[in-house]
Amino acid sequence: MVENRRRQPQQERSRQTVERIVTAAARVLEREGDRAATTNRIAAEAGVSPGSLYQYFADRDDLLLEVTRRYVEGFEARVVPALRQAAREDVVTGIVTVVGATLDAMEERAPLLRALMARVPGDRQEEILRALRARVTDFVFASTARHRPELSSVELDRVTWMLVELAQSLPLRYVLDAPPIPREVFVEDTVRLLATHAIGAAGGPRVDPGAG
Amino acid sequence: MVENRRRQPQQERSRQTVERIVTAAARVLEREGDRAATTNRIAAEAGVSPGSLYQYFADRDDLLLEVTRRYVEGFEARVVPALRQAAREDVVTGIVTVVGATLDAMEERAPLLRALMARVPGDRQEEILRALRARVTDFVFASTARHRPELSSVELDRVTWMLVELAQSLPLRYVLDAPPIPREVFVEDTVRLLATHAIGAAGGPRVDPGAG
DNA sequence: CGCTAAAGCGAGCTTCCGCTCATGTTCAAC
DNA sequence: GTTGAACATGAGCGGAAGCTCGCTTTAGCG
Repeated sequence: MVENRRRQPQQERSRQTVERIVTAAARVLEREGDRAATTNRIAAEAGVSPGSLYQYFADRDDLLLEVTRRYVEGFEARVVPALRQAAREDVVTGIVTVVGATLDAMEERAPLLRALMARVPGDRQEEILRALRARVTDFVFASTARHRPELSSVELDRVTWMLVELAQSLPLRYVLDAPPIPREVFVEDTVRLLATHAIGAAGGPRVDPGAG
Repeated sequence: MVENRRRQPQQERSRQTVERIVTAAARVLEREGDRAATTNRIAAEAGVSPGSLYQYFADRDDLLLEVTRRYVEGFEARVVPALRQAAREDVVTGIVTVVGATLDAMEERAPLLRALMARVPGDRQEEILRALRARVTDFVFASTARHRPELSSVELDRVTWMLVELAQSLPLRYVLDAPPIPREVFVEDTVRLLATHAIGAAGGPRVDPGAG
């Protein structure tokens, strides 16, 4: 049981206070970074006293974890529908849908994404991101299994890992590094790479019999 | 003016002290993370007094920057020769060479790599990594230009960015996440993706005339 | 209104970290 | 040996960050 959180807000007033604190934390984090996001600084940004902050969050990490949770929530709200839609489309169109939604989700709150990526990740934070990835992986695995029934489950795992990796890493770096590449061109290239891997450009299984 | 406040070691004894401090910093960093790597902790690990640390490093950040510099140095010592060799090989073989060297370099000191990636990146640290990437990009650009003379310089930039991205991101995630994929299979898949992109699977230029 | 509990406050306590400096020790050159 | 520079020490300073707690204010309710 991890219900470390101090008090559950019961009145409308306190619910708004919690909102103010969480959004202030995100704002300070993305504007000034992890080091500057002290509890006193966040409280001041929220127009609230440090004491109020600790009425609702066990400690600083608990608050920043909540910020992460909300970011992930927003991300999924965009990407999961795209994954569902992609399941009804052909492979390439589906990949276009998912990559587009991923880019949208990342660009929507790029500064916060950057701040969260830069932050020292604790165990709890990594757990949240792993859970997100697991949920996305389930969708991709199911789609891949449908389109490539000839693959064994081990092979499906491998293909899926690479697809998820590509679909997350490339948009992430594109958003964070902002290379001078038009979005459409980037999407096109990314989709081609994903499609190549999804369809299995090299033909059937190509695992060497000799395992070292 | 930010003067180089650190003193240059002149005797053998002090050169060893600097070595002990830098390696101790790396050790503490990879074992216990950024927060735990306090200057006193590092000094203790090095078997040295805090004062000695500040004889040779301006401040904590300066020391951790030196750790980063050395990591990058070791990385380049493996990857740059591979890039040179790749320039003399055909496309696919060259990619195999580079991806293999990159994986070797990352796996060699994976714990330190993880720690450095997790650390809050300051401006100076990002500068070091940008410089590394720029140097790698030069090699890849030259090779790509040779193999695909039909591309304009803008197109070369785009292809090169994606190649460097793939060649860095995928091995990085492979090493850090340690998915249950045999190394050979991962290399094979990664090489195929890179080769596909390098050769230009989709054919000629495909840039829309309308620029938005 | 009067009462209770929730909500809010903020000065300041505790802890710990980066860093210093007065002092002692080793080394190299004479 | 003596001397001065380089090297090393470590107790402790200054300050900041996380967090507390006694107190006040507000909302809900009969």
